[in-house]
Amino acid sequence: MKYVTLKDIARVAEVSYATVSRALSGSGEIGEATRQRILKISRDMGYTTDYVARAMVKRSTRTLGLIVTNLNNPFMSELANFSEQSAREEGYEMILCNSSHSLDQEKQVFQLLVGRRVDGIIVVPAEQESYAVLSPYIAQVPTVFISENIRDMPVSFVSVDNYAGSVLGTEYLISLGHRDIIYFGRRLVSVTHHLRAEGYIATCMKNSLRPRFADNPLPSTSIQNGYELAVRLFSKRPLDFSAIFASSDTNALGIIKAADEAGIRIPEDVSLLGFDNISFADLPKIELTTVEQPKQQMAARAVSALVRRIRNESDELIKEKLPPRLVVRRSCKKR
Amino acid sequence: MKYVTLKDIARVAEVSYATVSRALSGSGEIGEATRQRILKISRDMGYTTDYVARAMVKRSTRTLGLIVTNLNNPFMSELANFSEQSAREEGYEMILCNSSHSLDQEKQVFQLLVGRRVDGIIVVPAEQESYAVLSPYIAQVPTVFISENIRDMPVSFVSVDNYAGSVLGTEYLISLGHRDIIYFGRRLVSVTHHLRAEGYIATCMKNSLRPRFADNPLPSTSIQNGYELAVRLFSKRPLDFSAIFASSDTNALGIIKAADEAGIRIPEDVSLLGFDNISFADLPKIELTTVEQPKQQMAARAVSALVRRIRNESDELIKEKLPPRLVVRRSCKKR
DNA sequence: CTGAAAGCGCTAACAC
DNA sequence: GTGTTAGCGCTTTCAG
Repeated sequence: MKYVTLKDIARVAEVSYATVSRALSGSGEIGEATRQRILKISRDMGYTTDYVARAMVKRSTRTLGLIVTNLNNPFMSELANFSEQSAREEGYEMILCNSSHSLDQEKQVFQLLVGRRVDGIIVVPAEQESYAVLSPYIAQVPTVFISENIRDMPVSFVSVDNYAGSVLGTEYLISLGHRDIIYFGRRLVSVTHHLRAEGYIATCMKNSLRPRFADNPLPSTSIQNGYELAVRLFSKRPLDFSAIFASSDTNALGIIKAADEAGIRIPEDVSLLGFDNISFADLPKIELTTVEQPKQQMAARAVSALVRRIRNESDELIKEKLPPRLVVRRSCKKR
Repeated sequence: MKYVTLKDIARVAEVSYATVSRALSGSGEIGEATRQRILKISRDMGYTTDYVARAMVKRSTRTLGLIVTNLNNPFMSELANFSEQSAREEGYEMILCNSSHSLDQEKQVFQLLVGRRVDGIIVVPAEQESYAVLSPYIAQVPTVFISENIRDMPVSFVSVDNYAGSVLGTEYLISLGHRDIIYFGRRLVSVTHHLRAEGYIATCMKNSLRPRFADNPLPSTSIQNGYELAVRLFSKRPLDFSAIFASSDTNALGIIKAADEAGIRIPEDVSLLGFDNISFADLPKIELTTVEQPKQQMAARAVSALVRRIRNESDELIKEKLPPRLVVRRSCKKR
């Protein structure tokens, strides 16, 4: 299979191929008459611009890379969709990659993306160490992190304000009259989770409540591990808490399942609050009250920050913490 | 920002840059000693292969394109994830595009993909007319359709056997003792939906049941339109049917919501059967019985069919209809 | 306004 | 084994 090239058109139009290039790319001066003629011919011949060749001389692929930790996680796939959309609006394609929560794989796909000469990269860091692993490459290509999963590192990031989010959630639960609240599913390896936990702890302190945890020993979050953790939690009766603040909606779903099996009603017996506001949360019968991460906004900001850096060569770091929002549905009730 | 190139390495290593190319690409003969020396130098200098340049001479980008109709639809995003994964396993990247159910946009993104010189394209056709619109391009790049949403066209496709799927579903409902079954949410513009409806009708006929429909006038499927359609359906009491066969899980979710509001219990008052087996279906409280489309298998087959065509230049068309499977959960019960 | 030609970074024939 | 060189298809000076 052979594509039609500028030269082919030039031959037919009986002009130099530089002229054809000018006619098609719109840049450079060219007579309107020849321009129209060439345009018509190229259309007739089924010409398509070869962006690979163009990228080579322009030294820009108009492509961005996105690395997420796990595409099966609905939060990630929603974020990916929004990013893809924002990128397209800014005139960029997007290549999507998966680090599978592994530093090794993260490094590998990062290299792949720079090999493909993407103009910029957005990454949801796999771990706190991501910065160290990636920094030699970050020097070579504009990069922004999504998530503040990194404390005090010299990288651009945009994320929700996790601390504020859990303050918001905890205060809501307290305002409903709850005094025994369990913070559920904190992942010890995750800075994000620590940040959230800190907001919870601070709010408990302020209200003279004792912070309590049911931690998640695993590196990632799923319905299944939420379920398993909850089964254990529900096994000691009577329940000595009236509300659960789940560190992710995915985990909350696992809690719902375990509660169902244990005959515990939500919200009648225990209130349940999530974090993320993934699309599942809005489903009938689920209707989870949750702290929203503004995914669409996060994606848009990350893309536009990246594009700005690509264009301006401005080296200043961007640090944006977006405000969380409480989405009240039906999984919490007054005590 | 400037990347390290073969020439830079050649200068340092004091060899020709062809030698460097040989050392790095592994092809061609080269002395083991120089090879190791060059490898080390290139590592030290932070070299990354420029795949853009390589693509140009190799005339292959090792990239596939995937066009889906709507990424917010969970079925599509699951399919996209699986495809992406299969592609990577075969050594290809994937660029993901969205046609938004529009023929115009479908054509546009298709052009974009050929402009990017992807080695092959997988597309979930937006409509029956997709083939006509795309055919001039399909001639230029290996393409396979996912979905048999095209009747008797000379294109490769892989899809679930939709007809068999609705036969399977309908027979299941009948085996449970249901005689008044409504086929819900058929989209008149969709060949896939027609195929499914035909299986339903044939099975009804065979069992001397009267086929009944609640059609969806919209071009796409969502929880919301399932909900609206169901509200109307539930407004006439008493209900003159005992089971609903929803043409998609997404629609089924809308039905669940409407049923909840109308005080209709599933499965006690009416049985509900879905189609697709999206991940939502397995959620606690939802537990939808449904006819599964083997998404992972579909993705894998489509990718491998495509890769085979890319490699062999074999022009023969592939037509694969994968068997559906009934996934029994808790939304259907004996009458 | 248009043509000629260099060159982007790489691979692959062809020499030696 | 290693070097030389001709492109891949395009954009972009530089001439005219």
